[in-house]
Amino acid sequence: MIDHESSTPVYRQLADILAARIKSGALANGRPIPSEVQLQQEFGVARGTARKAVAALRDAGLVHTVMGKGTYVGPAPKRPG
Amino acid sequence: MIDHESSTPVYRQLADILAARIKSGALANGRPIPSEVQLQQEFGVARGTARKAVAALRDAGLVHTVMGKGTYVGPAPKRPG
DNA sequence: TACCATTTGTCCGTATGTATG
DNA sequence: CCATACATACGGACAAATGGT
Repeated sequence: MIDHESSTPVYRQLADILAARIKSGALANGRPIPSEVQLQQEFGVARGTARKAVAALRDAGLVHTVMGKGTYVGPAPKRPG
Repeated sequence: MIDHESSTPVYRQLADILAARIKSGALANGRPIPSEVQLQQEFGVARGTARKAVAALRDAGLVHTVMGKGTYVGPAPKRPG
């Protein structure tokens, strides 16, 4: 899980965990990843840290975010389908 | 259209679009503007967002609303008839 | 009278975006 | 990095008002 004593930032640890779940297929393409609130509960981090982890995944092109709905595995589709 | 990536809120973008249509005369005085359902279909926003845009126009004095009927360009007449 | 479709009004829950300390 | 607060947005459900059948 998360090691708060590690020199690796917590948000980076969480981003790596989620990236691994995506690569393994545990989080399938097109499916939503856990919400920020769920992440903060599951991993015991603040919401701001969960957001930063998700932002890292987004910058890496692994997920896309829709405000008011959630964050989904894969790139954003042009057509809402 | 609506830019969900913009820093300007969606409801504000929609309000500006409708205000421009009013100023240009595309939506003439006394005529109804599109219903909330039509707005959410045409612009791909939630009804709550469409409502907030219309409320902004109402606060600006550009339109007036009649429950059960619709929202019309211009101020509310004191006595309809 | 009773429906029925349309439209606005309200409330709820959930999720992301931003800002401050 | 945590905690809090508020803004913005989506989605659903139901109530109230209007006008027509």
